[in-house]
Amino acid sequence: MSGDDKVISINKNTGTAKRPLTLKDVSIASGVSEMTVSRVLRNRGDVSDATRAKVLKAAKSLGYVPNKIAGALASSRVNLVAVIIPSLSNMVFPDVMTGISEVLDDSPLQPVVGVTNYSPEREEQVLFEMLSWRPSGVILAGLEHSDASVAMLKSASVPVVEIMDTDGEAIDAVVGISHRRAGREMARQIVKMGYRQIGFLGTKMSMDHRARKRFEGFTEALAREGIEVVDQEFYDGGSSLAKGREMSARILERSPELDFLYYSNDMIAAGGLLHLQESGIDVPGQIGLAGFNGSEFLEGFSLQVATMDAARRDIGREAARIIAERSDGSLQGTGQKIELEPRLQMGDTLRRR
Amino acid sequence: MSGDDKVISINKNTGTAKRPLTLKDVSIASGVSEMTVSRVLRNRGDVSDATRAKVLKAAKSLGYVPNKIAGALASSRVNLVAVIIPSLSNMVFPDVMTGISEVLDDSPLQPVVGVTNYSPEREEQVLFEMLSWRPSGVILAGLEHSDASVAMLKSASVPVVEIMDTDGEAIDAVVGISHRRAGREMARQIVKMGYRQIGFLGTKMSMDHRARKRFEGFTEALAREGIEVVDQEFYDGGSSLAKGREMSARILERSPELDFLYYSNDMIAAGGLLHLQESGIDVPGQIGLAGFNGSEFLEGFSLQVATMDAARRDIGREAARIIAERSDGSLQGTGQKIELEPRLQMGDTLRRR
DNA sequence: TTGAAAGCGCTAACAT
DNA sequence: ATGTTAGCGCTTTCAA
Repeated sequence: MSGDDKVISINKNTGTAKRPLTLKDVSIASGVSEMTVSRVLRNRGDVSDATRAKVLKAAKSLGYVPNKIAGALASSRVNLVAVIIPSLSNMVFPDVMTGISEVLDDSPLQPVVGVTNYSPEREEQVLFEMLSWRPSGVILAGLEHSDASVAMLKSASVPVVEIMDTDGEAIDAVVGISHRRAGREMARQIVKMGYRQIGFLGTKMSMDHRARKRFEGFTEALAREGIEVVDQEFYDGGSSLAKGREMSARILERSPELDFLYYSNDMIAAGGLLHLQESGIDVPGQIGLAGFNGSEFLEGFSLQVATMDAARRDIGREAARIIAERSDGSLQGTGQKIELEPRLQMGDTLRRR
Repeated sequence: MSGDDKVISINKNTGTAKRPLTLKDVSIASGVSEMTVSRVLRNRGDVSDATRAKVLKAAKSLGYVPNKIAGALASSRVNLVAVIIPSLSNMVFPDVMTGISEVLDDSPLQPVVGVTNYSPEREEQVLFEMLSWRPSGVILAGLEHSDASVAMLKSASVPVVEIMDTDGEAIDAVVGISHRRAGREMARQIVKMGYRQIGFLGTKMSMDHRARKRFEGFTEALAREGIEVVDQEFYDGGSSLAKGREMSARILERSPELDFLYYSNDMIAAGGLLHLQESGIDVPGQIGLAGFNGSEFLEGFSLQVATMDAARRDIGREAARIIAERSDGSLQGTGQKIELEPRLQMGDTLRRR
């Protein structure tokens, strides 16, 4: 930010800086013991209605906010669920978060979000930081973690749910889809519809394990039909329509024989669609398209791009459900594996006319 | 989720459920006092290299994870910053979060996100919950809060930064843009480019104060030119391209004389663009368009939709900077008001050819 | 139904 | 450079 585009001014300070209130303050104000105040505020044990009313009134009028830090230390109960995801700008993860919130809102648990930017080192740091708050559970994306992360999770003795991906070995519970299978199914459908000259466009996959697995499943299924991917195009950084356009232009210039483009996500697929349409290419007659994620925004384009729904909300919901059910400390359901069905959406771009 | 699309199976339980380790365990394992272990782990005070090495080795080999709850209680220092936003699916807030993270990553502070779903009651709950963890600061969206929320914030004696919006009275610090001004400037530009029959498309604004303020500024500036908004179209729920299309179709059917459509965000504006283009309408000759937010994805369309950049990342950065600077407990900078400049991006849809 | 005492795991403050 | 002591503000446990 340059200095010339902001205006700074000063308000009067309306805050009153005093010592935070404690149970004791409420105790004195209401003329009841701290213990009874504590009981009222947590709805625990037997308290007479009269006392309860007195205490609540005092607490409210003072503006008392309980100190969860002290409470958590004393009770060794923390109503926090650590949620560790690679990114917030990916559209995918906000959807997962929505599913998680839907379920946790009906429980005393609260999600706390940590973002790793797809870096295993950062994941390790974030995890360490979150575990040091002794959460009631951990939900984290993916099955690939550093050895240290795995060690921390195993010895934390809290429920751990790895989400998004089921292709691999889990630490405890897993909820996700098989990305290999998603890739395979898409490949089969593409071949079935008669496309043969297939190009792939996606992220550089060294870090993106799920994209890699989809690609592996994809090529594997093609290989079984005796087909190979003709050309590939990779990109760095975030997805955007603009990148989808550029990549599509480049790959088609290099390999004009292509009759199908498989994109590793819907955003770049939509960009590809726009490029093809403006280039006067017949979609899906001349060239077919497919993306991945089942993103809602695909509905707005003139053609509905084929995609595969990654069941993001459901993944969030199931993961949260597992944590909520186990937050009583029971070991019931330990090591559950929930594999959801990736749903193919044919749309308009995967049917030869 | 229906039962038939998931597969459940059970892993072996690899976790070992034992008592969490304490400082004392590390103290015993390394043969140093708890206090010295604590110093090593926090890089505080003078510790000999030999001792430091011993302690670190013991801590690492045991897999010790410090208990921040106890630490926070003892030191009354909590390295958490409460960030309270209306939604994660809005695209706007992930950008703000990115700005916040950029700054906090260089500090000991960590953001904790709470989501209100645009509900003041929910905001109150989330705020209460977060304040009960005694965070080092609070960043929250908007200037409109319930009386109880305001009271809590005022008596919390932590830095509070209200973000996004500067049109109103702040509790402590503010970082944002003037949405009234953003609306005014857009109106002036539209008139300047010769458009006269102007329609507005946006959310039902009872809850969305910022959209409302933009609209107020917009109509006010138009009124000064003797112009009134010809027609309006509102929608509920999340934004989408599809909604932008539908709304545009409806408003144009009702008011075919319109020559400009002002949308309350870029997503529905882009949907509008797609609709107009497919209807064979000349944009921006016959009808001009503008959105709001300066969203990146606008770059992918065949015409760049006019918009106004809401400086989302900068807002996040500045807010985090204020908290970070004040987290030493000083009152320096109390009540700062930072008004950023909304930047008009003319694009292609706000120029008569 | 209410209260008193002990202590959760750490760190501040003060020794040594 | 290292150790000792006394809490932080609650909840657990036990007593009344």
